[in-house]
Amino acid sequence: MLNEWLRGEVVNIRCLFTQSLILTIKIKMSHSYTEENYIKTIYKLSANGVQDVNTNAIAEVLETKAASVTDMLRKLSAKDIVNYVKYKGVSLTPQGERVALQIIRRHRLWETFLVEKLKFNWDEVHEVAEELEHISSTLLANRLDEFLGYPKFDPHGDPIPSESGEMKHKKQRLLAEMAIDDAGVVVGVNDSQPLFLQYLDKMGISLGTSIKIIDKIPYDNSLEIGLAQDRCLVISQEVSKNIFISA
Amino acid sequence: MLNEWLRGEVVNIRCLFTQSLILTIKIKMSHSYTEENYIKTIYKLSANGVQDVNTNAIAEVLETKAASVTDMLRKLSAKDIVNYVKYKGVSLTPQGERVALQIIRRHRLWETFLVEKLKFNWDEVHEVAEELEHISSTLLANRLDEFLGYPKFDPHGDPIPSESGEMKHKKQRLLAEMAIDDAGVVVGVNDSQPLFLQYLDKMGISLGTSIKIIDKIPYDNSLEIGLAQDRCLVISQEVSKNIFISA
DNA sequence: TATCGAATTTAGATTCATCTAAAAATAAAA
DNA sequence: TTTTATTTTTAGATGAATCTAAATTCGATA
Repeated sequence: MLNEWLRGEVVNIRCLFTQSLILTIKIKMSHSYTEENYIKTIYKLSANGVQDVNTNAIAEVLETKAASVTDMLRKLSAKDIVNYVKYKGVSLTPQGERVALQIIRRHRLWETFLVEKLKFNWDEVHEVAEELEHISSTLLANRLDEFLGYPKFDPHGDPIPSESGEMKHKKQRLLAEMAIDDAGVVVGVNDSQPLFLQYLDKMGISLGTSIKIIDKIPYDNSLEIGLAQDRCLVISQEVSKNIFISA
Repeated sequence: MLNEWLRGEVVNIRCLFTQSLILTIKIKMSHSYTEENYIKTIYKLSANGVQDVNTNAIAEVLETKAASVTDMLRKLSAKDIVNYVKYKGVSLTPQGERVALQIIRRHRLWETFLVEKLKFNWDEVHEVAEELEHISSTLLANRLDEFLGYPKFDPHGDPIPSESGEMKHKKQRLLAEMAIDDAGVVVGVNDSQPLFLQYLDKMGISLGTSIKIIDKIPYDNSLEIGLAQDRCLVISQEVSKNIFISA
């Protein structure tokens, strides 16, 4: 009920008689587990330069039906979390973006915790972090951040937003876009699926690994790369498109 | 759907033709956030020697209505989590008890983590742990347990069940039941409400504090107790009934 | 510009957890 | 033992999030 009336984050209530007593309440809007997943998905889909995210894309990511997405978009629109125009697409409002960044912050802090402190492998953390990210206590997130030593990047190389939503931009390029004899260090991955990360582990590639392009095979765009100790291997374009190297 | 058919935890599927191939599947039943809260509540209400927990008691703890409780009891009964007889009351099945102990395990491990690692006060942890306890990953609970050094008791002195559901029984008595000149050490509290714990903090009482009964005031059953360095104070019976002392 | 096909939205139904109000069962008191 | 009070359950409704199937809109092509 209150949620319906008070959509902003800060509300001023002025005394009717004196006009001098102003009560400023900061309202912490909370969103359901489901709403948070939609917000996060819209954020991620608009991150790649996309302006208006379309319904089907959201449905695919969330493994749900387009009709369900439409319903939720109307709801989030009423809450001023998204700009939604029927048939046109959806984008986050500044408010929605703030919410998204907080969710992402919590997700990445938990992933860091799981890997650094609980010795999870980097391919095991996503699923659990998907649950942990919804615990909304700000104190918890901030204390965790402090406990971890204010990390700037998570185990996959993704930047961790600060409490106010800022994040470090890492200068990086895709391994697939480098030229022969270029070299650099792995600073992130573009895909965090367990199968991909397990493959990298097997190949001895992780954050911080030095890589040099030895050759490009034009036939299928696969790459011959050099690692430490003259170790050489060939990786497919599929793989090279999902590894970020320091610029 | 699968949930409806397969209620146990282990299922054997025998090949129809050869009869020799037996597929044993261990099914991890999962319960909704809401179901888990009911299970936990029933466990806690039956812990105090009560055999059959009644509907109203559950409704009161969960701040819901008796009618809602009845609905959920029928549901949990169908899942073999509780023994439920209309109008008579409810108790956990062995299966339900296992589930309850896992939830309590996770709750207490998280409380320990919050206090020991994230520097929460013991009155701040309950609410957050109520959310964290529902994250069901067994790997997470076990790694957390390991990370904390396999603690046997949480910050309120309550025992932490092991993965198999066993817990240390602490020999203890209520401060209210001790005689004049008896002495001992605080090993737990019977009430974890923030207001109570903040009061104890203020009085300088925490786990491990040595207490000696100096006098009992018969008028209102309040106690005069002695702490370290000849510090003396008077506490009400209400308070003394909520502090456990080593036996 | 008329039409086709894909994307999107509406309409109506379902499931879960909840509620209120009324009925039924149990327990306590007269 | 009857009556009364309390507890518990049923019946019917609601809101959130979802679904299917049908209708609508958009954009691209002929």
